[in-house]
Amino acid sequence: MQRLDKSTISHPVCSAEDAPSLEGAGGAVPTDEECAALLMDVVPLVMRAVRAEMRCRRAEDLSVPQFRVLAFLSYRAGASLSDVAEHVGLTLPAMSRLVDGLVVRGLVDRATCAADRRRVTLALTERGGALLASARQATEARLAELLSGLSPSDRAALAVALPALRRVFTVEHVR
Amino acid sequence: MQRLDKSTISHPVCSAEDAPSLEGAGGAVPTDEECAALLMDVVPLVMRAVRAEMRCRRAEDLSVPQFRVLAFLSYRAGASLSDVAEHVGLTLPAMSRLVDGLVVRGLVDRATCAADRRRVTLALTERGGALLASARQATEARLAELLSGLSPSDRAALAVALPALRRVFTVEHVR
DNA sequence: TATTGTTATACTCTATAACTATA
DNA sequence: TATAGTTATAGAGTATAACAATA
Repeated sequence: MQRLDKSTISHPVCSAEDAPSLEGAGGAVPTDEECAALLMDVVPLVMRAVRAEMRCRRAEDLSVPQFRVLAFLSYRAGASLSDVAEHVGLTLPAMSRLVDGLVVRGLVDRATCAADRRRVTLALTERGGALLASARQATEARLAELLSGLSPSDRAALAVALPALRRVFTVEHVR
Repeated sequence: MQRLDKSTISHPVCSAEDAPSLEGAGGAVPTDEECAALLMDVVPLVMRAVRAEMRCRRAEDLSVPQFRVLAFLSYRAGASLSDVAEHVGLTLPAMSRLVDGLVVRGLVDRATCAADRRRVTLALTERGGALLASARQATEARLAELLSGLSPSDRAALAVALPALRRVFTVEHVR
């Protein structure tokens, strides 16, 4: 299993206690590659927890992409399908079907745009808004509970690191 | 859309430039809830990039869960199906089917354990090891490229924040 | 009886290709 | 001809429930 020998991380993507970390490295600033390996290790782990939390509120649960669509529409009412697909990062057909499901569930209104009849106009219904709010609150609360194990300096590091990741991974940049 | 009014983040989970961030908040240490909102915002974004990268090497691509299974087996050869499911965070049936695919593709060997014939013993094949190494390297390189936009202090924050998240979101803790 | 896995079934997610309607 | 969406099709990811084999 030939790894990049310049890296101090020998087994990324395994979240277990066995995976070595950078923390013993004396606080040195890591390379881009080391950060990348850490990302591959940690991000799927967090993603799974977020997904599990959104799923486990029976009857009215949301998948992560569904949640993201509702959230986007909450401050971009009237967005087109393409807008939503672009911002959430799905293809148009994938988004079309995802929105189908939300419309059937009464969470989203879909209408033809009068000005350009090719376009579709999407907006949250009242139910959609309420569900979004409750899902957001419940998920945030559960994650906050897990995060309560962090020290203030860990949280401060998160407050720097996460916005930095957002800048770098925003869809327009990645594509 | 009633949000927790204690939060300074009004629209999490939308990765766009429109979403406010904590950075203007004068460097104050964020609350657990603010960190949670940031996580919900940023993590799906990064996840999508990781997934897209692993997918876009045609013919021999890997999904993220597949990748994680191979990585786990690379340092836990002989693990049982339950071991892998536990560490990757899938149910046993889901893992059974996932492993089916890896066995069919010749990436994993599956054998009945002699000592306890209910158990299954999993290990990477040579091809599986090679594919893991190349997927890891390619994905890491692409992510590193994206991360090259970060400042040293951003990377230092990542080196603190990501291992902290790993501690908190490791499967055994989450469940 | 308890444990380990597999099969059956049913969603959602996601992509590509082909098509329709509008501009 | 170009753009916005939908439909068709297909495969992976994921869960629950029911089952089989072994201990």
